[in-house]
Amino acid sequence: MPLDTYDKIMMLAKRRGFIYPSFEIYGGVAGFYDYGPLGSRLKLNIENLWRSFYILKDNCIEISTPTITLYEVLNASGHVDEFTDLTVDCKKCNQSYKVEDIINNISVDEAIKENKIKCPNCKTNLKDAYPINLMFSTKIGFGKVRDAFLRPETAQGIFIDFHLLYRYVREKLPFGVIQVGRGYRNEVSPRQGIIRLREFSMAEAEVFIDPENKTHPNFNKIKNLEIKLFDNIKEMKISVEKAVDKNVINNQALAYYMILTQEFLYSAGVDPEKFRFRKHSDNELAHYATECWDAELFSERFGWIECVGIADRSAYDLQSHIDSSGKDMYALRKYEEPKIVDVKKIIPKMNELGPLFKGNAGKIKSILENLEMEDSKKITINFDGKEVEIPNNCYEIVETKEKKIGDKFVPHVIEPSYGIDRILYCIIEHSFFEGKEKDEEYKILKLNPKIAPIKVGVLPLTNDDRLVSIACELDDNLRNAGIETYYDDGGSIGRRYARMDEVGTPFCITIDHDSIKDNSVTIRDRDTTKQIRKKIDELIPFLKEKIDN
RNA sequence: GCGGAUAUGAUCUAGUGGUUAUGAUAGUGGCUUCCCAAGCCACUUGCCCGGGUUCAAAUCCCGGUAUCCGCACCA
Repeated sequence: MPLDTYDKIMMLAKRRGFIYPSFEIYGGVAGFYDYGPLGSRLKLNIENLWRSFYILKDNCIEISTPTITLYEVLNASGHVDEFTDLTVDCKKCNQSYKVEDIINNISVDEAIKENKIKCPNCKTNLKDAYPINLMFSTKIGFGKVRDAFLRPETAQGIFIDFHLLYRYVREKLPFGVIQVGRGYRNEVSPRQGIIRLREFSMAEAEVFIDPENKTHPNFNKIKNLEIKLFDNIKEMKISVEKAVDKNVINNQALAYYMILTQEFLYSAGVDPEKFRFRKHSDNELAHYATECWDAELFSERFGWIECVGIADRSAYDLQSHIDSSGKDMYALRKYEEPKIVDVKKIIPKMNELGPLFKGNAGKIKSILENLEMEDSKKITINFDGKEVEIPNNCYEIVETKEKKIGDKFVPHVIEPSYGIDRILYCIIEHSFFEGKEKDEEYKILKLNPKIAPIKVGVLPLTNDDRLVSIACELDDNLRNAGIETYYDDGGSIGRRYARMDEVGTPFCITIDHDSIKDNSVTIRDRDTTKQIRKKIDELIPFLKEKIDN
């Protein structure tokens, strides 16, 4: 079978130090890959380019939170329940099954209870189904431990710091918070190499906005840019403004981050012909999302791959953490003028509550105080999973006037979430070109200079000591100026160019015999192989400009 | 997770129940003094793991692991 693009890229990636299978000497484990010297550099450059879009262009703030995440956080977010598959073990032959795999269309509870399910292997009745979670679990501490997971997304770390961050930005919406880091999912069946990993890198932004004002301050700057949309039938290119006006995209904020994503991906070297946004249909929306667009990149082997998800998560996450932690995570929409409003308040009488509820009286007091006053005369609260009626001698209802300066509300969240590994793979694939040069297969990685791991190859034409010493000094100077170089004096000049082309180095500087006389060198452009001559003194500003373009 | 295929240096690959396991590419050192994978010399790295059959297994059988394809699941 002939090698396809994926095979060729993974071979090149391994040979040249981009990507290696992890733990290979012990047989390897599916879903884990190492980034080699060039791969980690490339990844870092992509992440930093991403940061420049979010921190510089969009004024987001960045935080960094633990990858080990407390059980309570992921329970509140729904991951403990959502990331679960029901499993059952055969008591006789010890085989484990995912329940979904062995029953069809009957209720799980019923089927298990009624002993309807037999082990496909040894035909014993199966019972006691239990859920297994797709998160990696761990424990914190020894002895008295707390349950935890490796985080399946970086987002929760941002949500649970909301109140602090809201204060940091001096209580103004909208604001965006980013986090770049690793996430972990114990995939059932990871394949597709680096496209589906069990430990992967993501870059996420959580942008908090007022649900009654889903605009974006920079929208005017980008409204005329054209965005590439796919509605599951055909592709279209329309201006961002039109997309929002026609309600193809629900709101400005969502549209703004979509175009920011498009610009980032183009800037990182994605082929515009192999890029589109696809809208999630209603039945594939996550339970918390009201609208979601995936940026998809095309890959020869895998087809369209979801590399970025941009979701309107509404108030789901913050509300969940408010409910479950009790922390105040509201934002305030201030009135022009403070208002005086009538409020009804419940004042608990502790001298009655105390004797009646003993140790629980304190908790009941705070529940009562936070209760929304209704008109009904009976007050029942939900305490410890039970409905508890509070006798009316235990509290007093007072009507007072209060000054209100605004409305409290739970901000909505627009979440652009980027799979860095997937993007990295697609960029390599989109940059990969090959041809034949005198019967020799020739491979070029046309990486954008901004993200190329090595910017400049420094090559003395011959091993003449005079050329070598000029080259070494130049190499040193370029590095001190912050330009990553690769010095190479081995083999023929053609071979050295080829080596640099294969790892995506955009420029090669050759020091030849004329350099000794007039301090000039040639700069070869990777994509055209054209050479120009420059004085060594002019080199650094010239290259810097080319690299930053 | 189910079914099928595959597994030989860093990469690709030949090979057979029986000496020291091919060849190429890449890499390293040297010669060559050279502008697009030139040549010459020398050198480095390998039969996925475990068990079985056998006098003898990289080769045959079983199990595991990984990779690829299909199904299922998922982002």
